[in-house]
Amino acid sequence: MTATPPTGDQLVGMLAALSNPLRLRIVAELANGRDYVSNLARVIGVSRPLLHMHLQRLEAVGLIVGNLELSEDGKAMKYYEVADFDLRLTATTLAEAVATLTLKEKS
Amino acid sequence: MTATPPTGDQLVGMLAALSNPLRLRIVAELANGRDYVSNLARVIGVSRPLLHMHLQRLEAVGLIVGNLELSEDGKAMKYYEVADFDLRLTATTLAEAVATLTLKEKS
DNA sequence: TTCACCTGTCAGAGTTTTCTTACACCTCAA
DNA sequence: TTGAGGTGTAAGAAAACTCTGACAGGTGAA
Repeated sequence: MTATPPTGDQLVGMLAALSNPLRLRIVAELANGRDYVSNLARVIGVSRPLLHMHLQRLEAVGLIVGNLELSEDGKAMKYYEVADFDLRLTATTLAEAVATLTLKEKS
Repeated sequence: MTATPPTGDQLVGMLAALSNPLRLRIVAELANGRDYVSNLARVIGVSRPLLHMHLQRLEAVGLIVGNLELSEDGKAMKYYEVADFDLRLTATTLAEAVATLTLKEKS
């Protein structure tokens, strides 16, 4: 059970963020423990700019959390870790979320 | 708990299918009971071809099930209903799914 | 100074999604 | 025969997403 169920819009965002193999891999990798961008890019085997983009997307919807720290040797390291989320997807669950949907009215 | 947890690929497909406001609305609507395409299009307020595309997408990943029937007055009616799914999304859950990921090796 | 790390961003190409419009087919009833 | 109501599909535009490559800035150590 999610502490506080996400709104329809939030849910759509989270699902969109998770509906990509690479991003799913990122979350899975971070589930083993926090890591910083460059290393994560090496581990997963992706270019750093690409990883950067996906991390932003995941963070934007609150699935992961980033933290810029300074290592002992003075380098800026951005560490990411998974937020603890727990989503339950059921026809009923989704119907409740849809009730709070704002998206889709074309601007 | 999902009866049998979907593979990574299946999960990605389902999440992609659910990460769209309109498709989420379709599932929510079908949660109230089965309905046929043309009527569903009217209820939701979308063109029939568009709805048709989204229904296909949802059915392709097994979230809904379609059934072509003949009404008493001889018309072919395609009824859709929600499949009963129950997905749990957690960092751990996702990590397990990722272990079975096939996608992403570019053809 | 140069090298090896770390961070970030931007421009552009290529692909996929989304949506509209138009078409084709079927049956029954007027 | 025409109209209403059901089915499906194809073509093309518009928008979003994915990814590469190049660039800029920071620190510490050789």
